[in-house]
This record gives sequence, structure tokens and C-alpha cells, in this order.
Amino acid sequence: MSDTKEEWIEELLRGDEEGRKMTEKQSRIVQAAIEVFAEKGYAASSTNEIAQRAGVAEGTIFRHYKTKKELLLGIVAPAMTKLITPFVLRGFNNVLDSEYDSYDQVLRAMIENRIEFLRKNRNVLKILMQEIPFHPEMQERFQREVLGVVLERLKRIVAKFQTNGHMAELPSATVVRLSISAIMGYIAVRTFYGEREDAVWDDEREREDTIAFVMRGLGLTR
Amino acid sequence: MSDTKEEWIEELLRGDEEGRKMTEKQSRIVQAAIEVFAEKGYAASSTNEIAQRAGVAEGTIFRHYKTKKELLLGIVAPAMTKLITPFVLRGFNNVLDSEYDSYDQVLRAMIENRIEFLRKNRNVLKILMQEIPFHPEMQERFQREVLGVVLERLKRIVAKFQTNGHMAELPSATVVRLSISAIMGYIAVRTFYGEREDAVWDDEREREDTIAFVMRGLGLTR
Amino acid sequence: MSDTKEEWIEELLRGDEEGRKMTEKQSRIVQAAIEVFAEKGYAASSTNEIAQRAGVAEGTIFRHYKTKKELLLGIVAPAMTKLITPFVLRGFNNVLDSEYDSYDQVLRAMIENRIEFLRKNRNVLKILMQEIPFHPEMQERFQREVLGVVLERLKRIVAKFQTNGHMAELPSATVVRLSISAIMGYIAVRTFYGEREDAVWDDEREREDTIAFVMRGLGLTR
Amino acid sequence: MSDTKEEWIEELLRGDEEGRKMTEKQSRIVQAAIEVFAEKGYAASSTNEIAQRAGVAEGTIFRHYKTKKELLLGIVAPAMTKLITPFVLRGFNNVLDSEYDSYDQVLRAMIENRIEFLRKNRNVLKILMQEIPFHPEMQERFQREVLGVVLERLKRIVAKFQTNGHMAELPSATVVRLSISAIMGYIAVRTFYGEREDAVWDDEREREDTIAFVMRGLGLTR
DNA sequence: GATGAATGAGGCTTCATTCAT
DNA sequence: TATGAATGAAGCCTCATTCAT
Repeated sequence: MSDTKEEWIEELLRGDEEGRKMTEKQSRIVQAAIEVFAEKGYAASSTNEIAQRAGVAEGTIFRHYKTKKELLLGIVAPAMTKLITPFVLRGFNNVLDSEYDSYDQVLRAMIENRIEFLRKNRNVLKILMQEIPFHPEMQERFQREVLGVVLERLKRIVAKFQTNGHMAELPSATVVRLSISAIMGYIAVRTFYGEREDAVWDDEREREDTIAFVMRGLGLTR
Repeated sequence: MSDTKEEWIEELLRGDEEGRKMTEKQSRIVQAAIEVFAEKGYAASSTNEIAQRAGVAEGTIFRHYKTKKELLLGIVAPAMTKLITPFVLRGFNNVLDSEYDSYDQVLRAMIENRIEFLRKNRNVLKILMQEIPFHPEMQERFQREVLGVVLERLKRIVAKFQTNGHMAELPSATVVRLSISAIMGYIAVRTFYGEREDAVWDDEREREDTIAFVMRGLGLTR
Repeated sequence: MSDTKEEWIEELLRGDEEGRKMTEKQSRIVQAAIEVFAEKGYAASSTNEIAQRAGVAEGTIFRHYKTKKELLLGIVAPAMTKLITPFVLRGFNNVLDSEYDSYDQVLRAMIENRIEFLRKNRNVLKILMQEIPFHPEMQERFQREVLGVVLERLKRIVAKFQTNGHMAELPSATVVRLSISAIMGYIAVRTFYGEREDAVWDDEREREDTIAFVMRGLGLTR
Repeated sequence: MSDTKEEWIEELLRGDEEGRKMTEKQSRIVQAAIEVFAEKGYAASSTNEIAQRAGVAEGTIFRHYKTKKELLLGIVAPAMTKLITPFVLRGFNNVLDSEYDSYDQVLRAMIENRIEFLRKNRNVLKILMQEIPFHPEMQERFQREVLGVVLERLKRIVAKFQTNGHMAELPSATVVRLSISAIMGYIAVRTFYGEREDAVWDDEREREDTIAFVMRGLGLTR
């Protein structure tokens, strides 16, 4: 198994959603599955290869997960929960809380948080994005538990800055969309360049340019 | 076969990349493959189902394409070519040419063009996006023949507006990224809402808001 | 494959229930399946072994029968039809028709017919009897299409002899039951002894004793 | 586990053939196995399901029985012994002893005894009948220890009635066969009707009709 | 060119059995 | 004695691909 150990797996190890503990073998299976799924896609991955990479017998996989699909969901479902954590947590350590004086602080915090998340969960995120279109249950769950929650939270934060007298003419949903677009575009290109050595990418500057762009676009000043 | 006939297929019918003509059966195969690949993903699609939907024998597929993968490439490769057409064409009907006085016209033209393209080629685009991560040849070709060409073209257009005295402080690549991010975010959300009936989405307004946002963000006025 | 070729397969070869022709390979598969199912029971038979005995690839089985169970039904269903043939046919060659003057002729004809049937279809009959308890669809079909038809026919024949002034005190269903019990008991023991060499079994005498027993039991004279 | 507790298990509990005592867990395993085997057939039953129904761990089964087959034999072997009990016991409570004045009393006693046995051991009997054809050891043992013993005993009883001046012309084995056929036919149909509610089955009458039929058939009067 | 029966490798899953705890 | 995680062989079935017609 390679060294791309996804961080959130550590939480899984302490006990999965149903509260059961994970054995060491099960955790190796999940690790291997994440790798293989990310590498080849769910449908093109074989349980045989997963078992080999995990160093277990193929049958062992099915002692923990009734089907290959259940294994996929066992990876993706907790990832969704993890995805929204910073948006539902309140108080200390909260990324998007009310203690931000200016919207650019919100943007900066989001960028940092999402980059950190991406760094730790790249493979699982890749699986999530690849498989969502083909699994209606995943789709529905994503919309309900992730999109819904996150957008609601962001809209409220934006609304707060709007009542403070800024960004008056735009619906808060639109503000959220424009902000996220810019951030995701930045992260996407950054990630792309991060993988190539020949790149000329001044990360600090691009980030600040992006934030400034959004602020200006929304009619805000720092 | 459904009625979602992808527009570009008409061009394929007249002759593929190597200049050969396509028979009617081959075209039915390609149509069916596009449908099935888009629906289930390449790896989860069976040549058997494709043959059935195309109304041909399974063997017939392999008369035209040596392997299943070659069939995929036979769909994806011309799609890539099509993807850059408006960016390489000059003169009449040219989407992004120099005859635009203001950058917002460029943005508006891009939006319209890409929406139109998406409308006509949704399934092929879906396949392209889904499969690119798993096929290095496709990746490389996409970067070289699509990304490279399009970005270069856009950077030059942006540069023109910059020498005209606008957007001075930003690298043209950054301007392109910010513009595309906003446009893609708009199109993505629009597409998402377009599929749901309960939506409150004032398309005209969102589009203009987006363009205005980019213009302000870049420090431009109409 | 052994030489226990079941006779009815010849009819299958000319076309199965849905009217399709059977290829030579398919017929070999059916032959092999009958052998293996009879030998080990349906659940303990492997499609792998069937394929080997049929001299085809395992996949070939599933080209003709979607599942192993469908293969079973493809064997058992026509057997059921065959089972009732002598009871539904009328006129010439009809085993149980009205041209019998005495009930003992009926009994004798039934015995001969069933023995002949058993001789030709021993394996399929064994499968039928073994599997019926575990497959509700087979059960239902058997009751409806075999039991129902046969009993009805026999009851009518018996009724005819009853109106002729014999067996007055017994319900016709009871007469049928008693007749069949005796016949089946005879056939069972005969079959059992037929397989052992050390047997002392005077078939002609046992048969006539059985018929005489039934006749006397029903209060009839020849 | 359901409430269909087979009666003979009580004897097993007190000690199996080799004289060892059965623990409570082992008895639960046997109970569960009887249920599952009867329901799905031996080959289609999984030790996993048996363990679950017995409320024990899968490994526990193999502590008591080296293999799944041994578990089957552990059920079937004592059942065979039980099957012949009334035929070997003498004196009080003896079903078929010499104290019967008339053969119809023998028949009536056999019927009652076998019905009672069936009532108490339906599942085990079903297993026995289902599996005997596939296990040569069981076959042989059945013939030697059950068939042989029972037939011998019955033939002697019949012989007694024959020397008393009845049934002169028939071999005693034939008499036994005809008697058993009639009884089994009666019990079979009775069992079949007993499971359906819509039935018109006058049990008392059918039984007496059957006995009278045999008596007449053998040339006897009550 | 078109067909579709045939293939056999490989996929997912089940299962009896073992063994460390 | 009892457990239940682990095994790996084997089971059923799917699939891309071939080839005789």
C-alpha cells in the first residue's frame, strides 16, 4: 500500500458511523479501496486488487462489507460528513463564524480550510466527485446533507454582511455562487499546477488576486 | 435509442478524423455508445447493451472498432476537436474575435456559446469529464489540443483589452481563470437548476449579475 | 456424457416451448444438466461440471439460460408437459380411453404406460421429485398442470365404471387414490429390485397380483 | 427458532448414539439444522444460517461436528433408529405384535403409529427422504437397518395371518407391499390435504375405506 | 459488411472450515 | 468450551472479443 494515507481514516478507525470499532484488517481494506477506486474508478476496480493491496484474502472484504457497493458507500458516506464539519461547528476553531470583520477574511478562511481538506482527502474527494453522477442515493444524500447545509450556512454569513450595508443589490445565493466559483477555480488551477514542476505559479499572489477580485466584484472594500 | 441526438454526430457522419465515411450502422453504434457511456460510465457499460440499443449485432461493433476503448476514443477525440472550434475559427461567426469593443461582450458571447455547446453535446461532455482522469492519453491530448489552444487564445484576447488600458495589474492568465471560473460556476448552477422544476432561477438576471461581477472584479466598466 | 439419453430431449431438439430451435450445443448442455442434477441434486451441482460434461465453455450455458435456475426449469417444465400427455390425448393410442371394457384393462394400461415413461425419463423424473419441494413455482405448476389434469381425467374414467354399476360405495377420488397407490407401490418396488441383481422378483406375477388386488379391493371382477 | 420442536430430539438430549450427553448449545444447533435442512435442503443450507438460528457462533458447530455432513448424519442416523422402534419393541405398547386377532387391526395400528410418527418428526423425515438418494452410506444403512428390519417383521406378522388360513395365494412380501402402498397413499394424500384449508377430506371415512380396500383386496373379512 | 454463437478470463460473492483468543 | 475473524476454494455469472457462416 502506498503512503497516501487519508487523514479521515483515523476517525474511522476509532469507530464508524454505527459506532462499531474497525479492526486493523478492515482499515487496511478501506485504505486500499480508496487507493484503487481513486486510481481506476469504482466500476473498473476489482475486489481482487483491493484485497491484494490490503494484504487480505478477497473473502475478508465481504465479511466487513456485504457488497462492493457497500464498501464504496462505507468510504463515501463518512467523507460527506467530514466535508461539512467546518460549516456546522460553532465557536472556537470555527472557520466561518461571526467573528470576521470583513468578507475577505471569510474568503481567506474558506480557501485555507478547503485547501487543507483537499490535501488530506484528495483521493476520497476524487471518488466522491467521480461516482456521484452514477449513484442516485449518493446524489440525494449529497444534496441533502452537504449542499443544503453548506449553502444555508454560507447564505446566512453573506446575509450578515449584507445587512451591514454591503453587497446590497445581489441575492445572497448569487453572492455565494460567485464566491465559491472564484475559490474553486483558484483551487483547481492551483492543484493542477501543483502537480507539474514546470509551472510558474505564484500561489500567494494568485490567492490575494482572487480574493481582491471577489471583493471588488461584490462592491466591497477591505 | 432516445432522441438526444448529439449534434456533432452529424459531422462524424460525413467522415471521421481519418476522412472515412461512416455507415448508418456505425453511426447508430456511436449514438448508442454515447447514451450508454453517459448513463453508466465507460467501465460499467457493456458492449452488449450498446449493440442492443443500436439495434446491431454485438460483433458489428468490433467490425468498426477493434476494442471497446477504441470506441470510446472514437467518440471523445472528435468531441475535443469540436470543443475548440469556436476558439480557432476566425472571421464570421467567430465568438471571441477582436471585434468586441468591451470585455463584457466577450463574456456574454462565451456564455452563450458554451451554453449552446453544452445543450447540444451534454452527453459527450459528460463522458469526456468522467473519463479524462482515467486515460492518460486523453488527458495529454486534452491539455495539448484543448486547454492549450483555448487558454492561449483567451489570453491573447485579454491581453488586447489590457493594452487598451484595462485590468492592468493582473496577469492575463489570472484574468482568464477568474473569468472562466465565474462563467463555469454560472453555467453549472444554471444546469443544475434547469433540471429541477421547483427552482427559482431568474436566468437573465443571474447572467447579467455574473458578467457585472466579473467586470467589476477586473476593475472594468461597461 | 454417458449414454443415458433421455427420450423427451428429442422433442426439445425440435424446438422448445417458445418454439425456438435448439442448437446442438444447447442440447448437450441440457443432457449434461439432467445427468448432473439427477446425480447430485440441483443445489449440489455446479455449472462448471455441467459445462465440462457437455463439452462447452461455462459461459455458453449462460448464453442459453440466464441463470442456473432457469436451466433447471428449462428441463423440468417440458417434462411436466410430457408427463400428462397420455392423459390428455384422445382417440388412437390413448391409454386411458373409453374403449376399455373392464377396469383391470385401465390399470394394466396405466402400469405399462408409466413404466415406459419411467424407463425413458428416469433422470428427469428424479429431478422433478427432488426439486419440487424447494421451488414454489414448480409446486404450483405441478399441481395445476399435472395433478389437476391427471386426477380429473382419472376420476372421469372411474366415474364411468361406477355408473356401469361397479365400485358404487366409494368416492371416485378415493378409487383413484387407491389405484394409484397400488400401481406406484408396484412400480417403486419393481424399480428398486430392477437395480439389484440378487433379486427374486417375478415381475409378471407381481403385476397381475397387484391388479387383482385392486380389482378385488374395489369389489370388481374381471 | 420456531416451535416445531421435533420430539425425538429429547432423546438425543439425553445422550446420542455413542452415549455422550448433549449440551444445550449442541441441541440448539441440531434443532436449527433440522429446520434449515428441511426448509432448503442439505446442499442449499449454510452453516452460517444454522448458527444464526441456533444463536451460536459458526465455529461452535464445528466443535461438535467435524463437518457439515457429519451434522447431517448426526440428525439422520438417530432418526433411522427411531423409525424402526415400534417394529422391534415387543410386549406392552407394541404396535404390531401378535396379539391382534384380525389383520385390519394391524393395518389400523400401523396407520395410527405412522401418522403419529410423521406428526412428531415431519422435518427429519423430509430430510431423510430428500438426502437418502445422494448419500450412499445413508442408503445402505437405511436398507440394512430400517427396510430390512421392518419388512422382515411385517412379513412375519403377515405369515402368521397366512398360516391362520388367509391370503393364501400371495407371497407375504407382496402382501406387505400392497398394504404399505395403500397406507402410504392414504397418509400422503391426507398430509397433502391437511395443509390446505379448502379441502373436503373426511379423514375417518377415508381411513376406513382404505383399510376395507386392503382387506377385500387380500381376500379377507373383518 | 454483418451476424450471433461461442469462448474463457475474470468479476463479485458465498461458504465450509480453521485458529488465535 | 465458545467465539468470530479470516481464509481461499469454488460458485454463479458477465463481458469483451473472436470467428465461422
